[in-house]
Amino acid sequence: MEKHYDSKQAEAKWYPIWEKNGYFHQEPGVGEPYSVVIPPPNVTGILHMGHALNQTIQDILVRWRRMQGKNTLWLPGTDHAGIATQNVVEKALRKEGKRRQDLGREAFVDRVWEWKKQYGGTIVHQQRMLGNSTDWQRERFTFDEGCSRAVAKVFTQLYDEGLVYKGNYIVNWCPRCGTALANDEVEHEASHSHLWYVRYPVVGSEKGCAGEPYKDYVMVATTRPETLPGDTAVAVNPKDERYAHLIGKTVILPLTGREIPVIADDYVEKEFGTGIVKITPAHDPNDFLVGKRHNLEEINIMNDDGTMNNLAGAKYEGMDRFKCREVLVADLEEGGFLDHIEDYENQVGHCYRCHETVESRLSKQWFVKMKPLAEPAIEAVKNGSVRFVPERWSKIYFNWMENIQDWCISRQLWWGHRIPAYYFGENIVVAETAEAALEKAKAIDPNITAEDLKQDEDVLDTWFSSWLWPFSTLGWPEKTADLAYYYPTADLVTAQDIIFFWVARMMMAGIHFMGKPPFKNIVIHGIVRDAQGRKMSKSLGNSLDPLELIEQYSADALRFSIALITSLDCDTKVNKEKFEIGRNFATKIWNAARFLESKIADAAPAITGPLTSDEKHILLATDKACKKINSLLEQYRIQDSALAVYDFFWSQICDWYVEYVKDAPDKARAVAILVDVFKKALCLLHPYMPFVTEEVAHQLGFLKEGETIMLSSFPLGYSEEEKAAWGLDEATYDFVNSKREAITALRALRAEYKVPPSTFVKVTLASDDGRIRAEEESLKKAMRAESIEFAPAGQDFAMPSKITSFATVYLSLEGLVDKAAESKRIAGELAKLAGFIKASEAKLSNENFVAHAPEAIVAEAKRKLEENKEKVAQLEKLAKLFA
RNA sequence: GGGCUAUUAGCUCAGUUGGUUAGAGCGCUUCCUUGACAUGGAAGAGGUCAGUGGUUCGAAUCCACUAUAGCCCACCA
Repeated sequence: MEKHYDSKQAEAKWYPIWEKNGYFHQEPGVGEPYSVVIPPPNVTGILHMGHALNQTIQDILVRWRRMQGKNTLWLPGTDHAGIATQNVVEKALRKEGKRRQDLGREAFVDRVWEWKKQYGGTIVHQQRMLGNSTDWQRERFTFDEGCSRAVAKVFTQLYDEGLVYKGNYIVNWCPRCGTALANDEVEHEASHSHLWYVRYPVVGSEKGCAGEPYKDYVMVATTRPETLPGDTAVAVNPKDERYAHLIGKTVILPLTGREIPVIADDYVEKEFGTGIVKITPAHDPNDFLVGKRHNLEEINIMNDDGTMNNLAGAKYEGMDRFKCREVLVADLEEGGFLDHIEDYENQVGHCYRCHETVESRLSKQWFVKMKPLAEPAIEAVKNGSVRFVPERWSKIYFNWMENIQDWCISRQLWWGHRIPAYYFGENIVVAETAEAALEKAKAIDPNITAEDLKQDEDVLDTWFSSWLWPFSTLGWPEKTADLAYYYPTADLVTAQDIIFFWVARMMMAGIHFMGKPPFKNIVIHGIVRDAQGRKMSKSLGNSLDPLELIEQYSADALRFSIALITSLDCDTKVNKEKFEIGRNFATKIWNAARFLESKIADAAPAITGPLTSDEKHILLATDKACKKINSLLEQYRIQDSALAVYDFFWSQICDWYVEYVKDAPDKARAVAILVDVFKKALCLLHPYMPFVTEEVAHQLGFLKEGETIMLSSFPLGYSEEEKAAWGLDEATYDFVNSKREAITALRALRAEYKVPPSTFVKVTLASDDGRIRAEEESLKKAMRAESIEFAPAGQDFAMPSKITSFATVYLSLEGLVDKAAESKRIAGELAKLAGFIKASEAKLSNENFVAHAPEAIVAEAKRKLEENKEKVAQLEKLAKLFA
């Protein structure tokens, strides 16, 4: 093996082999299925730390399950991401000086497809760099033919069931671009504005004197006086005692003379303005909702280009909205309705493209009725057939599902699944295909031809295809073998921020269309943040680029570090240094393998004969590690499992057993054991660090060409027969741990008394455990002892000592020691011990403690107390020596 | 405003149903390079577990309040 591990070479070599040999692919049918669908990244996306985290967790689970022998499918794919993708292509067009309208719909959509062919593979390529074991033969796209068929079928079915309907909705509208904007396309900016205080006379009130023309009025504060002609109510808070008497009364809308009601709604803030709000349902999203609740008329007073229409009143018709504001305010003042004006700073939405002030506009949109879909989805989590991990996320899920609103699914875009609704005259037909629509239309009017049918111009929300992902990707609506075998999927791994958008909706779609929830476990992990705790984002420039990290530290390093620092319970702060852990670990594995390589020729063909305690210990430690790691992964405790495998490899194998092998009494057997343990360790490590484990397994000759560690079985530990044959038992395991304590104690003594490791020392061990004498040779080596004296426990020697749970270790000092410094140190130790002793004596004299605490706890406390007392005795003796 | 969460060593975080003298990694201090590995080894310093009160024989752990921070949703006419 080379002295240095070349991660790049290994990664470049193994991934294509895995993919080409079809190790990521399995056919449905045989064995127990384990399937996962990837949260599809946007096709426009590039790999960021969030993906790296999300996909590392999935790949660990998937590789582990595959090694367990499950029939495993991890299905990859991308999302067509309506707005994002359309924007990217429009931006490119703008560089050519064109708008999408110049191309026309069909040509534009062709152009986007072209873009997708050329650039859409970026993230898919980058995912391979991570080592994802996704089945690329089954890669899908939310806008491919099959997924599109599923979308059309779902829309049609929901329409037929009465769960899809068309209704009014407020959208963000850019009057200059003439298009609707999604919420994230609206940029909010603070702007200097005013609050206009306007008097709305109560019906029946009389004219007063000058300056206060009506005696009885309500005062309304508004930032949008020009929308006044569209008001259909005035609202107060139901708990607002000041205005309780007004509720149910009628007021006169200034300038129009129209009478509108005073209503009560929680939406109104008592403290803001006057506590009275004008309600303009057609021109404000909140007012729209209030209007829905109170059945108010929606009066649209504006044209699409931002000018006023005839409903605004003859005088204002045709006027630009801002011009209208000036004129209308002047008219209010003239009519005595304007009380006063205050300066006010508010957030105003602007079009992200042309920076025009965005208008809220009433429009017809398609909706899905969510309540009937939500109920069974709530039930599925309540009754435990679907489980959130960690469990607390179910609270958030319930909170949203129980207050669910209808879902507006139409979008005024060109890139996306066009709504399969067709219009002719006053009629609407909804069908999966244009042909089917024509059939349905002919049933209504036999003379209808294809040309008479006009398809809806809008497309569906991107999530309308994503919510079908777990079954549309498996072939639905066809009855495929994949669908029958791999649905429902096992685990869904995703971040908390799309529980509503995606997870909840998949639950509803899966139950509604497949009759079963789409997955059994929903694993929610945190979000990756930077060192300051900020969300990583392009605009902040604080993102770590996973590809750069792979370049610098290797994919294995990235994966392992992510696994180690990832907590399912909270967000993860990362900085570059964290990835050194993974890099160093890969190096450690490589170097340990090199050591083994140099000894492997000495290995005995089998592990036979009476094993030493150290050999028994490593075999049992391996057994324990296998069981622990399996169990932790079963519980989705990725971080703990990574720590366990790290600790097992580094502390158990490298720090202790490899050192033991160097001086083992029966080298052939010791190496044979190391080989066996190493094989298991590589398998345990493989889900976390696929490349280095594959490379090492081949370098060491554990696998032949054409074989892969990917398909080795994940170790479960040793069988009872093996354990019996080797004489593995807990007592020996504990004994070796105790022995190590003694070795550590001796090292500490050396450090304290500044005895260099190269110096051979005289050691005395006081213990009543007979097994210790049998270990003399190995102890001498481990302690670098010139000689070891054995003495019964409790015997005192005037030498520096450390007490362990198993023996008292004495170090004979032949050199000189700084007596004053030692006296001081001992005094410090004694003070500390006195505190412990006092505390534990108090505890043990407490009858309640002795009565209630478990026996083992009490016994341990007693033992500890005795030990501390003994330590004090030793130290006092030593203090005299140094006095 | 509604919902949720966090606060433990200088830093990032563990701490599984309440129970030994609260742990890990990084960083820091001291020592150690003739071969598996200095991307290493050995030893060590460092915490009144945010605060206050309560439940309990016993609280980092359970409850209440306070302070601070963060997330999601809704956002002020």
